[in-house]
Amino acid sequence: MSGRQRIATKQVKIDRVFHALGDPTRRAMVERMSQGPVSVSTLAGPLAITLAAVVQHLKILEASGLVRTEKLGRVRTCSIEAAGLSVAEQWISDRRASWERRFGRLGVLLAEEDRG
Amino acid sequence: MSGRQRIATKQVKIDRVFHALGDPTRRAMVERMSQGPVSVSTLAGPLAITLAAVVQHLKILEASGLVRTEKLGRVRTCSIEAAGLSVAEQWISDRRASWERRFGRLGVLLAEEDRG
DNA sequence: AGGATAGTTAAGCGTGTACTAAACAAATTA
DNA sequence: TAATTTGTTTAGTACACGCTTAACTATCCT
Repeated sequence: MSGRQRIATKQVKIDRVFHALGDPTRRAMVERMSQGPVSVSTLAGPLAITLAAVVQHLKILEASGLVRTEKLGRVRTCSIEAAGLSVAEQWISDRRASWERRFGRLGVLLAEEDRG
Repeated sequence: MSGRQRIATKQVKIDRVFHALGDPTRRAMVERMSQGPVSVSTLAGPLAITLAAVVQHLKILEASGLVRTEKLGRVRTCSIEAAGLSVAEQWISDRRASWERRFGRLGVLLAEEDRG
């Protein structure tokens, strides 16, 4: 017995999103795309890996919902899907909220002390 | 020849942060911790994996800077390091800013059209 | 002291991941 | 039509990852 664990099985998407962002090459691709739509080979340009590898990363990014692509003629244009980043951003900000709510109560106590 | 690729080699931390958050078990641990400090075994409680596995995840979370731990007597207490989440949050919001700056220009044009 | 509790470390196992090379398909250009 | 450009698919490889078991250490309790 071995392999990945499943946990709750509700949020399939958030799992893919964070996993996709966990790779430096994919983050570099997202960074490039956030400056505007690009073709696959333009994306591959600075990346020091084969086009095939880029295409594979692209599939993962698309499956996660972080990226949208469209093919016209022989060139595929890749762009950011804003909603994808939001999923990750939301998760983080939820944790922070939860954290700060607790910390906030302590903060009040410290402030009281401060004022004497 | 194979294996991971290195890219820019500046941001060592952000790589660890996103990688750490890419695992559902580790996110579950972070969620638990964001509600307050916990011991290792409390953390392990609902997780359906061995304590040993939890300790391994914990090391990754600590190395990423997302989590801080302290041992007192025989119990190790684990809590969130707010700055860790900020690193991820910042990266995302930077991408979004870059994205929205572009999209904003288009947005203006659309708004103009809208007003006739 | 003896036993229980809390955590740690190391070795090993199966799967997933990131990559490559190579062969392919389909538009575009000469 | 032939060559080029742009992308896609498949098979294979090496290493990373998540997990377990087992043996161990250290603290706390009786």
